[in-house]
Amino acid sequence: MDTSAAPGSGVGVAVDLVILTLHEGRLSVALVQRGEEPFAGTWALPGGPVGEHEDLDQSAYRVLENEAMIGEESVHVEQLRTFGAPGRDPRGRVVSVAFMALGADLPAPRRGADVADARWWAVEELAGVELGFDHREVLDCALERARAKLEYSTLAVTFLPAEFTVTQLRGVYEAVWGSGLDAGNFHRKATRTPGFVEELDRFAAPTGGRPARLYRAGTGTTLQPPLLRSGEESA
Amino acid sequence: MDTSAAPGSGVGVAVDLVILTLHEGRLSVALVQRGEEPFAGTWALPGGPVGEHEDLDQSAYRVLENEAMIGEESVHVEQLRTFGAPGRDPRGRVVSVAFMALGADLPAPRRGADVADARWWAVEELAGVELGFDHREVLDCALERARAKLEYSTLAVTFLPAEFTVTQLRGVYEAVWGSGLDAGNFHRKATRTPGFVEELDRFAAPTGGRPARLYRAGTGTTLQPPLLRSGEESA
DNA sequence: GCAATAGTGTCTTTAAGACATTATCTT
DNA sequence: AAGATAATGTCTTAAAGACACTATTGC
Repeated sequence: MDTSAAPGSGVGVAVDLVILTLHEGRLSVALVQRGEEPFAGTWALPGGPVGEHEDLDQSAYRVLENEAMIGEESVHVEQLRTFGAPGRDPRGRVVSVAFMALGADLPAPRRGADVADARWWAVEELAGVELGFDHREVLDCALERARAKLEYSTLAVTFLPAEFTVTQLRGVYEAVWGSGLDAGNFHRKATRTPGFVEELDRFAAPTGGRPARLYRAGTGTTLQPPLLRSGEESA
Repeated sequence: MDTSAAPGSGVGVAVDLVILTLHEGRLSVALVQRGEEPFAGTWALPGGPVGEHEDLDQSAYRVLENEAMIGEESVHVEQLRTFGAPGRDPRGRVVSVAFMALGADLPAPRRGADVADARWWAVEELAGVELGFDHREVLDCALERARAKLEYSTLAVTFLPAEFTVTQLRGVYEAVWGSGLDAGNFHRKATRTPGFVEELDRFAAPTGGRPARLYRAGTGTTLQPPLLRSGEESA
């Protein structure tokens, strides 16, 4: 019922962003190295407090621009989940709304205030690394969401520039899922699913083989039927 | 990065619950009629502030027990999304974490403090009704989630008692989706999808026809391949 | 020519949708 | 027997997976 939610109870509200892109062909996440306690020296997700008169989405976009880098361009932003375990921030009670942002080969994250470093981490090489706060869980939540959404949505195109080839699109799936897909079957699925991609009359510069036709994102948002992951092993 | 999230900024954190059940065969949501301003007299979702030392899930379960009714029994609770538009609560800044709860024919919601009334509303008959706060949007979000999840998960069984018939299970789908499904094809799908239901050796009391075999929930959580909604019109 | 990459075609298998049919109960 | 409800079977069609094949480039 939303009854007077304990105003002044000292609960802080923040956003944390899992910014994913394809960097050098690999699924990568933007992390910042903390310059101050707690977790000084460890890597964590970019984030920050929600402003007094900001909606949550606005906070996410602001962090995306300031704390990290980019304008809204063609970045897809969606809310993931909210994390609020009492002990998740040693400084006090902070409830954090996690967002996922997907974009085509984004610029390198920049170092903001009280940040020692900031860079792309390939998700693979992050396997053993410990992250600050509960950000490992947040990251896993985002990866699961992204992997699932590629199945039934056209979201993969947000990882690519405005014009792309089918092979590039397949590369997105392979990078995010970490598995190989049959080139022929994928081509059929991508080009024959209404609303997924739109054929252009131009071709990419050939790279030692037959030049690939260029496509742009279609108007559809869902893949019906979905494109299921069950392919072969990673090449 | 979760930097000191403006402590003492006066942001309140609350939970709101969309509690769904099958009541008299119809998909229904528990609403409370507000007894005080703002929105006195209008219907809204049950909810309340997050306690100082509570995790968000705990708050949701507490509201489920106190403000509404039930023990945890076999209720499925999952986080939906967080709503934090600056003006959503006229009393001040309140960020609300919305949850969805699904359960088998739950008891009637009880009236808590500062609540004029509390009861089940069939989702259908709620079409024109205005709800308090942004709870219409929250409800729609939950319905969309529930409808989508029935496609690819075994969640439908949480609307049923421990033992049920295939016809009852089909009834869940028809009530949630608002459309009719072919009885024969549904039976095949339900019984032949591994992990969905487990056959028992007992039968339901016949109701003027061949007695229906009883099943219980299987151990699986996902339906592979999914059960897509595209059936006929509502009977 | 050969290697490399892009794209198409074919065959098999899985599973959905549209039914018809059989089974088992109540009255 | 008639009617009701449950369950199975059959046929057609859609679409995935495996993989062979053709097309178009650079060298």
